[in-house]
Amino acid sequence: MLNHRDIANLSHLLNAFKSRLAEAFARRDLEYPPMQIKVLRLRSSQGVCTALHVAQTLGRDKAQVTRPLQALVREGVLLKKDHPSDKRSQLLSLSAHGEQVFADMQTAEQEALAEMSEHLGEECVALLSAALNTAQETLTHGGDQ
Amino acid sequence: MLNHRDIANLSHLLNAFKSRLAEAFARRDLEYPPMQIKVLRLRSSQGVCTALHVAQTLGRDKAQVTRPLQALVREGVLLKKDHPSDKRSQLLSLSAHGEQVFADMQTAEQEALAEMSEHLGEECVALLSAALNTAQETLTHGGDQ
DNA sequence: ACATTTGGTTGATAGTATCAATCAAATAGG
DNA sequence: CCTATTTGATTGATACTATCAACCAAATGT
Repeated sequence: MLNHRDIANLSHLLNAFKSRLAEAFARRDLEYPPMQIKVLRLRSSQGVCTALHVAQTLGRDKAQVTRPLQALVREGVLLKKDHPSDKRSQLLSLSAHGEQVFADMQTAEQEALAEMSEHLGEECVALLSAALNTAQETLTHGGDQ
Repeated sequence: MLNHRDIANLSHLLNAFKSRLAEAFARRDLEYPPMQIKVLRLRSSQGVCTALHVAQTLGRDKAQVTRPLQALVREGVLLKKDHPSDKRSQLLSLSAHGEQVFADMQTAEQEALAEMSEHLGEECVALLSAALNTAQETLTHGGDQ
């Protein structure tokens, strides 16, 4: 059975990655709060996409998405265009500046991943990766019975 | 090398546990914010212990510990006693109520761990547990080079 | 046409993180 | 000793996050 220690290790590992990521971001002067980053990355990995779409994919409240989204628009990273067939809705797209920011973000992420991997060592990474994949599949496919 | 997917799996797994834990807490009417829980659990796992001690062990700002600590005292879960040899400092201890709360917390935690383990299956848990242990050891022993 | 649903925003409240400032007790050095 | 610095702890300010409810206008359904 899982024990408290496993969970502690899990969260420690995640924190280690997060702080490396934060450093990589700082090195590139990417000073966006975490939620803005998530929103931006999600938006970028999709084709067309609306606020609701972001909220659903992230599994969060709409209110929780609206605000970071507004900030990104204010900062000129994202643009809102009228939805062609629904006047309530807007399509989100990256501005030129946004494309640049996103590219930097990805580089930073790769950097952080590389650092972590190097630090952990190939073998350990392979173990982890496999275990996490199995777990993930069990969680999603297995459903909640 | 680690990839984004691994990290996503990692955080998904942690979230799955956290939400089960939250449910287990709710079932027992343990309505304490996360930080109070961490502080309380840490305090309980130690012998004598002061606010500073909690902060250092959790690796957080003192300010970040003082407030949840005050809340726990206000709620009658923790007691502050004068430190015998340093009048600036106070020792933290559990009230009778606190002992009960802590016991419930532990039961809830065991419940959540059991649920997760059942859901994941023995094999998967074993894989994960091993991989996480290796990773943890590498992270701590290996140092930061 | 009207009631309901849906995309999205807004407000309120609470928890969390971080940094700087404060304060009194403790200790260190002259 | 008596001041200067350090240390345990609190406070204030600010910003991000989470959550819930209310709200608005466009869209849909009957």
